[in-house]
Amino acid sequence: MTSKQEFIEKLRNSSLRPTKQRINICEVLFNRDKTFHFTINDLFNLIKDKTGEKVSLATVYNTVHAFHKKGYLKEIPINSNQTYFDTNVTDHHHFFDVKEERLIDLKNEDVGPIEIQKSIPGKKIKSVEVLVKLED
Amino acid sequence: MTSKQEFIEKLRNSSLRPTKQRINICEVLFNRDKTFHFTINDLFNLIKDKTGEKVSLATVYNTVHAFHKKGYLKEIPINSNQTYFDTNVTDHHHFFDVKEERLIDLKNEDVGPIEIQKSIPGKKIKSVEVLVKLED
DNA sequence: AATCTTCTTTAGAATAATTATAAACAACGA
DNA sequence: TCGTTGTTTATAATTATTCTAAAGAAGATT
Ligand SMILES: [Mn+2]
Ligand SMILES: [Mn+2]
Ligand SMILES: [Zn+2]
Ligand SMILES: [Zn+2]
Repeated sequence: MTSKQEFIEKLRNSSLRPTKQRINICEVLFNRDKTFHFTINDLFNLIKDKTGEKVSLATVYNTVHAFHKKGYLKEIPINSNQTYFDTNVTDHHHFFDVKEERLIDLKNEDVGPIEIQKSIPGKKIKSVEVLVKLED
Repeated sequence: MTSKQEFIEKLRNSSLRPTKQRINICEVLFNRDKTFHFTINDLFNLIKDKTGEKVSLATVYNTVHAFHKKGYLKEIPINSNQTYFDTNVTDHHHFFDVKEERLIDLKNEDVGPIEIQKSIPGKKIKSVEVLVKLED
């Protein structure tokens, strides 16, 4: 149970003003036991459900991108009509259940280390992500 | 240099009528030395450039999806506003140069075998893709 | 070859996710 | 409290993709 005060401090330390909307979004995103995966629309609905207060869709987009830029959210590469985000910002991989449109974390030990033996001059590796698509 | 006649046969064998448009698209996609990566819009422009004939955008979408369904094209999972396709339909992985928005093939030996040690009841693995994002 | 059926192409409309706009509002610092 | 700056919001704009339905082309049947 993270307290509202902690979110306020964390927002301030990130040069983000602690508005009611952002605090509510923090509650939904970070005040939970396990990390989770979501789309903007998932989050938009969760905010209403969990806090009783409505936040505009534009603000949800703005805030998610602000948090993403600060490194508090991770974007997951899938081919989907919607972008998926993850509150687990550590390096890790995913199952994607195509039918249920659901992401599932893979622990690094479930995949093993991935050594990329090729390099491109002038470029460096930013991330290495494994996506395992699941079907029935 | 694949001949037009080969495309016609391949289309017929796939229960796809060999129309002028589809043959042109085949020329652009498959009559080349190396496999390549493209978006619908890339392809749309390439058709005009390479064949001199215009194919409607709707047909490009239709044909790409038809070829994808037949297994002649692969869809690459990236977070991008556009969907990327690949004429290399073998199992392989990618670099993605975020700045230049460019996909580069990784040979399987550049990545090594990936063993997924976790399974989800009732689901089986459809694909395993590694995406390595590059930055400057 | 003429006819019929089915598939394909096409322009344009519709959809849907995301981003931009700009006015009202709220947080902050002085 | 006041002025400044950052934020929220409704709404419009943008953009990739899909849908629609009419016209056209391919293949099959005579
Ligand atoms: Mn995850
Ligand atoms: Mn490739
Ligand atoms: Zn983002
Ligand atoms: Zn497809």
